[in-house]
Amino acid sequence: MDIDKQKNFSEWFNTIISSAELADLRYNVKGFVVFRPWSVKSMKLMYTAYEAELERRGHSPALFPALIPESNFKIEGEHVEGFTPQVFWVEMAGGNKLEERLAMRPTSETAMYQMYALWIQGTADLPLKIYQSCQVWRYETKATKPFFRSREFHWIEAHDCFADEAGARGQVREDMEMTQAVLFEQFGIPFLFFQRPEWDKFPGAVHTYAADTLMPDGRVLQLPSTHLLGTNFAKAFNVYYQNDKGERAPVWQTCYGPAISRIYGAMFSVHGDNRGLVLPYDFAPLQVVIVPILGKDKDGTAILQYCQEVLEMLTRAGIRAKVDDSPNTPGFKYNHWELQGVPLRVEVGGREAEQKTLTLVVRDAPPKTKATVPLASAIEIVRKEGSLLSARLTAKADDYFKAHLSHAATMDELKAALEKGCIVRVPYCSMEKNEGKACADEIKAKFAGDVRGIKYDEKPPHAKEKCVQCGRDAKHWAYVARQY
RNA sequence: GGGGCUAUGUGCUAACCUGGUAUGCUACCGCGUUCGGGACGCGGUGGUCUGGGUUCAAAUCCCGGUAGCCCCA
Repeated sequence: MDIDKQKNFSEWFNTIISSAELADLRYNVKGFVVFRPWSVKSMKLMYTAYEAELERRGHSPALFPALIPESNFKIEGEHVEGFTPQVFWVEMAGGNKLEERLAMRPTSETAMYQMYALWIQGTADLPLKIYQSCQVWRYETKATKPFFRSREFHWIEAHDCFADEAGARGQVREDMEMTQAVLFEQFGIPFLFFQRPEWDKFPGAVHTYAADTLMPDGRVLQLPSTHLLGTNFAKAFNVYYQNDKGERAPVWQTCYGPAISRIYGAMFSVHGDNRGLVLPYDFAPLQVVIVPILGKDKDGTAILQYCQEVLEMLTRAGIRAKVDDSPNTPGFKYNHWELQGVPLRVEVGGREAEQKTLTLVVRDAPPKTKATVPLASAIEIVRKEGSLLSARLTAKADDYFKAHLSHAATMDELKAALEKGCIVRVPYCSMEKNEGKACADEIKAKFAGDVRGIKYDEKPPHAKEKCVQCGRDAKHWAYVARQY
């Protein structure tokens, strides 16, 4: 495709979505997109990886209804206020107006917690750790963007209950660990977790911790967030248990929401290059494509037979492979499968068929870098090259991310760093709404920068540091970036 | 939240200003030749986003709707 991802990310992004057939944007409801097979295959693999990690850590799957009665939805005050502007409502069924309208879930707290109240009686029922993989709907008023911000998106939401605060805080840490284990170690997406400012929390939460990654245009994108809900929802939804002293106590809750469709968008944006997609080996719909090269003077049948032999060998080993025996020329196929981000290509012509070898090309190698490998060790080499490719992608993404972390002590420095597309650490007055929000508004108005919060585990600055904006004593190191 | 731009076959596009048979490439279908980095010849299918208005006549002019993109906050 040959568009410079760094210089013109928006054009790159739109072009790759249509030319690699990731989504079709022509569906005629604003903010709703059709996800096409190539993206869905990867997203299913990503779901499976995430679900496995959740289950390893004690979560069980469930499926709750998509519709929530308005009366349920309105039980927790802050939550209602935060989400109501974003709700799609069902008001009719058939020709009848419903007595009570139904919210299409923007998130499932208010669907799940009334059931939790019935399920939880005592300490024996805790902790309760449940997730569901589903889609949710939010009437976004900001500009929508496929994968990054749609009005319908696909996610996992985990909703956990504990006997006490320590249990809930432990879960928040575990959610961060899971994010590291899946998002970074498997998908190769670097991020930082920030505790969001008080004015930017999940509606109804005590604290919100969210992972921000960085896109090639220098804007951050929020990936999974985990919320310490405290006992706010438990009290509202009557989720109480009898503790070991015989008292009736509200449970402590957390929720965690990795949006797979958005994470997929981040994954291909981080790893892609000017020729197209570059996918980590484990999440590529197709891991190896075999391209037969049928020369005029060669025996085409023998070459195709050899291709089938290679295919069966790889498939039996559990490798996702296919032979591209379409009538296109080899050069066309190379370009096509590079655009699609297939990690490894095997070229098979007369030479390979005779000598029982394969010509192997790795997606992220410089163009025309090819290696000859013996058929006998094909499986071993494919697996090794696949995992090396994924490791290189992760390392490269991590280097890029770290190179775009910056520090500023003055507003001028902050401006310069934001213009370079950095996430910028600054001394900052306060994360409380009535003390610190005015500075955030000022930074937003001046440089379009957003105060993302404080790093979860970072020590606060020395007393002599002054807020970058107002000059009062700085209580925090805050991180500022332009956001999606 | 504010502003701008756009909509013609699968995609890209010409015709729009100055109303009159809708252009080319690509893709797709058929036949043949090709195949070690985006092949070629011949034939073929298929189109003016949507609703109204003006007009003898609308892709073209006017008004509304829908959808997409970009910029600013």
